[in-house]
Amino acid sequence: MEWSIQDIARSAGTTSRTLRHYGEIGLLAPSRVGSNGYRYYDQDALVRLQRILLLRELGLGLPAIAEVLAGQRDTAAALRTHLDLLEQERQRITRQIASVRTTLEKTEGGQQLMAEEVFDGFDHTQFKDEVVERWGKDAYDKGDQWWGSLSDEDKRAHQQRQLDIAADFGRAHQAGLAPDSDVVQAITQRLHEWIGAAATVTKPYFVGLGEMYVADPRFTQNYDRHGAGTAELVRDAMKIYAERNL
Amino acid sequence: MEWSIQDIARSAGTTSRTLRHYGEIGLLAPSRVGSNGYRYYDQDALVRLQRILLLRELGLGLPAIAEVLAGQRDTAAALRTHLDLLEQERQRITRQIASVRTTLEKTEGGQQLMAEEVFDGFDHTQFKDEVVERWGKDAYDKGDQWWGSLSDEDKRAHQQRQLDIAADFGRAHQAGLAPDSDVVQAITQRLHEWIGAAATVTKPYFVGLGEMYVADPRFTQNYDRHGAGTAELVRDAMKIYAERNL
DNA sequence: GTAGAAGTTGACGCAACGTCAATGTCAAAC
DNA sequence: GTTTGACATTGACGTTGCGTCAACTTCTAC
Repeated sequence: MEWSIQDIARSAGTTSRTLRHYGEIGLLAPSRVGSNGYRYYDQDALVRLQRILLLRELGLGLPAIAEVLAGQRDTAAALRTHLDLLEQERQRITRQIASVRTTLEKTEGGQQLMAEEVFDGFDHTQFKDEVVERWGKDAYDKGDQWWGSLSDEDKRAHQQRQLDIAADFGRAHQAGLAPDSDVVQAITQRLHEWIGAAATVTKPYFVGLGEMYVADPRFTQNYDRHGAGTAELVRDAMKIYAERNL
Repeated sequence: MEWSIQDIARSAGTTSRTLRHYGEIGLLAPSRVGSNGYRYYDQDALVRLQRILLLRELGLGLPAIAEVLAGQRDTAAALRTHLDLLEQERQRITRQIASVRTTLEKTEGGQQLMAEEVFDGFDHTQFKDEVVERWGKDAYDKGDQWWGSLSDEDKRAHQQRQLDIAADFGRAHQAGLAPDSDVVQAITQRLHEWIGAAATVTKPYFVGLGEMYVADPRFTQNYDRHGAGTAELVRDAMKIYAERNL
């Protein structure tokens, strides 16, 4: 018993294009090819095709399916691996859904959808979790309120000040200045004032923030774009500043 | 204030390649291009980039983002549409996970992973409960025995007949034929004969089976993969057929 | 002056086919 | 014997969002 390409395509619920594709990639060859170039598939090919489609519906990739069918890989093992992937994927989407919901609430609350930058040139809402965890919800809310109270102009200016400070740290680092040098400590004071606009700065807060500048790449790059190692200079300078002044 | 491509890439947490891509597709043009071909981006471009990346992290496609940023589309509306998509996607993956789990259990139970299809293109042991409940244990045992008595060849042939019948129903539905049309009734007769091979077909049995085709998604999809609404056509056709012939 | 970092423009690759385009075959109808 | 229409073939591009060379030019710092 032998069928034409359309026949098996229809009976297996797929398309002739798909069969040709499987032929091309060596996943399912026709059992016979006529002198006219027509492909014909027999019983065995049909069975194989059905197994392929079954696995594909489970979401396996064609290369993975090929391995399983070639017996190079245990079906159960492949499925378990795949299951992990699927669960990760679901996790990701679940998180995305949560994010979209949050964003929707924001925009519907009349907020402009803009990357609001505070603290260090980033949308501070992005750091909500970290901030709340380290310094409590009050600290976050206070900073958030303060930020919201600024005009767009003020926001921009504030953000620009941070950029300038970062650039100055970069130049100091480039010049090889020490964290306890007067120049660096002067820049650090400006940083202190800048942060003080948004939050009450305590000693552990300031020191912790400095450590975060090094530990969290989102902050690190903010300084290190002015030269690798700048963030570390800033952290050390902040620690010294805190010891001396806070 | 102006930055090079690497500068904004780093500060926004993306790559220069991405920025060039956005330039190519017209999503974000550099604010200035030097005579040497270098791209430079200003404050406004940075803000725009940040909004783009924000939306992208929520999973929106670049064209959708372009519409939103162009003001052609309301952000909230776009997000709501997107939310629906995400939820569908999560549904799909959840179903896939369930399927993979089922398949895993089967293969670990030592069963051969093959599409054993009977009754309606499915592994009939999967429907044991329903069959026993509706038509009694005898009916199930009889069908099961009959099925077991077939050679693999015969099983295949029987299964193939069902697939052909389903495909024909699909084409009839696509053609807009009525359930009481001669063509559809002829297909239904073939279905009757096909079922008759396994079980004694009575009027309520036939009608009930038709209803199950619509009520149980495992059956429904078997027909509806040939076009949404096919299962309903089959049910109606079976009812009419039963009234006239059983 | 020269090295090395950073910039540029192509162009391919990925996953799994969908979708033309241009053309050849086959069975049935005229 | 020919025409027609359905079905077949082999390319080859399009899809999504960049990653990743490759080959070359430009800037920056010593």
